[in-house]
Amino acid sequence: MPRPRVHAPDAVLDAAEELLVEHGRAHLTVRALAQRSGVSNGSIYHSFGSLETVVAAAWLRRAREFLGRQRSGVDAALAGGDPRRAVLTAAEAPAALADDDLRAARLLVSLHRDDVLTDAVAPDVAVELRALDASLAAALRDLAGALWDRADAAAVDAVTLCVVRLPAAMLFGEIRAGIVRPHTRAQLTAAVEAVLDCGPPPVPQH
Amino acid sequence: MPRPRVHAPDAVLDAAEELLVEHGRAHLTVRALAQRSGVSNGSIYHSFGSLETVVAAAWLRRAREFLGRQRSGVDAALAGGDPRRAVLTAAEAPAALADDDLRAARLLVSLHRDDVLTDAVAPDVAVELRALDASLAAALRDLAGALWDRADAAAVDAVTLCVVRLPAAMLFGEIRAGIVRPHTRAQLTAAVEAVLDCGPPPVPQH
DNA sequence: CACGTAGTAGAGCACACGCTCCACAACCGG
DNA sequence: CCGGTTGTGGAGCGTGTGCTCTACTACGTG
Repeated sequence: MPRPRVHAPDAVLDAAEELLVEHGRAHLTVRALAQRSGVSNGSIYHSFGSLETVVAAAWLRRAREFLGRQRSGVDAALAGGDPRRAVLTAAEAPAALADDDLRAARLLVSLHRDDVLTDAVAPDVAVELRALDASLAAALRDLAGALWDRADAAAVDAVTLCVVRLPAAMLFGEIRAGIVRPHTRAQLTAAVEAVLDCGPPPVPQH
Repeated sequence: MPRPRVHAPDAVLDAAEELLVEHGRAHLTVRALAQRSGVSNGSIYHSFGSLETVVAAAWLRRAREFLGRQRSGVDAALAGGDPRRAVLTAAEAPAALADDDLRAARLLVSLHRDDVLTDAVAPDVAVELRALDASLAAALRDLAGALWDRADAAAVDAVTLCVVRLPAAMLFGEIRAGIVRPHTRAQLTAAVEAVLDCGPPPVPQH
């Protein structure tokens, strides 16, 4: 009945990804996106509704891929009864992703989660973003529980440090540059182990 | 001879600082700056020449303060012949700054160095920024030399990790929130020690 | 009391942006 | 072959931006 699509929506996401990696979110404009993707302004808005939604969808596509991989490695280690190994696996996941799919890793490195979910993203994409948030939060709670039998905010924060903030600090620059040195992975492992050896933060008073 | 200033340039920098901390660089506009500082658009441009210059000058003011403090602590430790202590001191410097001058710490946390030196900053401020860069680079080389008798790029990078990237990952969020927990400092110390224990990266082939 | 100098004020220019709007194209059931 | 539905294209609107421009003000000097 209707006119068939002549552009795949993924073409827009691919172009957005390239522009984000090359020039950053601040320089991603509708006009640049239309030119790079070959899809007209009108079509972009017809299928996405706003530029923020394009960005969110591009990020979501890669973040899902990443969290899926990470989760499977973590679950395997947890099933093996080795929570420390699970944390180390999770921490190295960005480097593993960079080995297998550098484009995906580059995108995730060039865009922070907090800049993605704005008021202008379409409701359906926003819902999926929040679902991904929740799934990550659950994974972090699982790790904290397995390590220390605690899942309070402070314990989850310590796990987040190991699994999110330390890898970001140590790997993101090299992923951006396109190569992760083995020595950097060793440093990351050492740092994560050291933080785990510190133990969880003191239990908040109650 | 001329008309005397009725506004101190520092008033503009103060207002810029507040707006940067509260809303981030993306929301700092000339109009908001004029309103908050009470200085007119024309006067701002008369004394700074561009908005980027205001941002750069505000950042420079605080960065100098920070690097001065950091440097003195590091030099003391180096003079005492304890390079590891020097690195730990440098790594904890942002936390120390937050204790003494939370405003300064907040500004440095809200603005990355790489976003500061753009084409639009006035030449004199740009020169001072580059001088600060050079002084930081020299300090990092000194630390690498004292630790490992090496100052090649890879060794300097390892020191940078300890002194810049790890503290950023671990402290910046809490500085933004206004309080650095003791446990976080302990985690930072442990992580830095672990990275130092990894030793320098293998010498690049030559 | 002019005059030169340097600071102040704010109206408004030029531009880039996200987004809207609408004429049109491609398809299918009748 | 028509009408309904959905996708496409791009001109252009409204807005917010950094910055310019110019009239004006306050001072020291001759």
